[in-house]
Amino acid sequence: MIPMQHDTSDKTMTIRQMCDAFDVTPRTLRFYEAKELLFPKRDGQKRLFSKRDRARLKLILRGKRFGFSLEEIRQLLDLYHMGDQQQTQLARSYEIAKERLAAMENQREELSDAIDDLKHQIKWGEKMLASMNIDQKAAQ
Amino acid sequence: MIPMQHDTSDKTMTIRQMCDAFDVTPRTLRFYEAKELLFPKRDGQKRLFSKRDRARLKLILRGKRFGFSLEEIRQLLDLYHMGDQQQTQLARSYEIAKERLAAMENQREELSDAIDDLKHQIKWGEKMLASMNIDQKAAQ
DNA sequence: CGTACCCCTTACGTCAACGTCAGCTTTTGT
DNA sequence: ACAAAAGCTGACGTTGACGTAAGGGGTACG
Repeated sequence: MIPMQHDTSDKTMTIRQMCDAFDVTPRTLRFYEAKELLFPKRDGQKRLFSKRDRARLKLILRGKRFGFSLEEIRQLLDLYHMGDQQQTQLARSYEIAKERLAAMENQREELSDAIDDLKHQIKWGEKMLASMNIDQKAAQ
Repeated sequence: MIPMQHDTSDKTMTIRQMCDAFDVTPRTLRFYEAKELLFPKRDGQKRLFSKRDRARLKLILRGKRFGFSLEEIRQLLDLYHMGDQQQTQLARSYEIAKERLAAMENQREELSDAIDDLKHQIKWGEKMLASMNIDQKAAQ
């Protein structure tokens, strides 16, 4: 096992290498650049993704797992970047995160309710099927 | 309290009554009709929603809570409607429901993971904020 | 020299589930 | 009788996150 340090290395990566490394399409990376989430350097026209871009992409994908929209992620990334200057902003992103957490827990709650509900329905369906089988047998 | 039996009564309802009763917009009901989820009768041009339509709408809204798409809901409604004839189909809808349940539980699982992850990040943010406040105080 | 890839930009298409608007008829209220 | 309210039918707009296709340049290989 060669230690994989693709996103630790300082070398830049081509778009294809990025796609392979992070399992995204070129379109996605260009899209993220258009939305100012990534800022790859250029070699002529070709995009070159730096270590920093890889770090940002990691955060983007994590953010998506959190359920943040790309716009929200962009704001959060800006805060990461500013880092030192305005911590007022970081406090705001902290608030955003907490709100998101609350929303997610809420969502999970609703989901759980729906799951219970569906389970109940499934039981009903089972009874239905059972009784229908009985009827069928009786009809034969 | 007068017993509310709006969706038990056999009387037909206008679109507005439906909207008030189920908290949806007229557009939504027309949309559902266009998608063949509802089949209101007509008095001239006006839609008249029967008890059956109300029952279906109830199921539609429930289906949405389950996370079914309208197309999936339409198929399930068809099965409810057939009811007696083909119980093979009901068995299939039963399978669909179980798959959906599995998907939902999966989704909840991911959501839970993301929640834990985010909680972790928030803690990190708290530490960050704390340390930055210290720095700030130290700088003053 | 061809051709096979990889890359680029621009720009239109997709999907779900409606929202919104225009323009018209019907019903209801004063 | 006249105006507001409620309904109707198109038909286009919206949102998010890309997919997809058209058209063109650059390079590496045989």
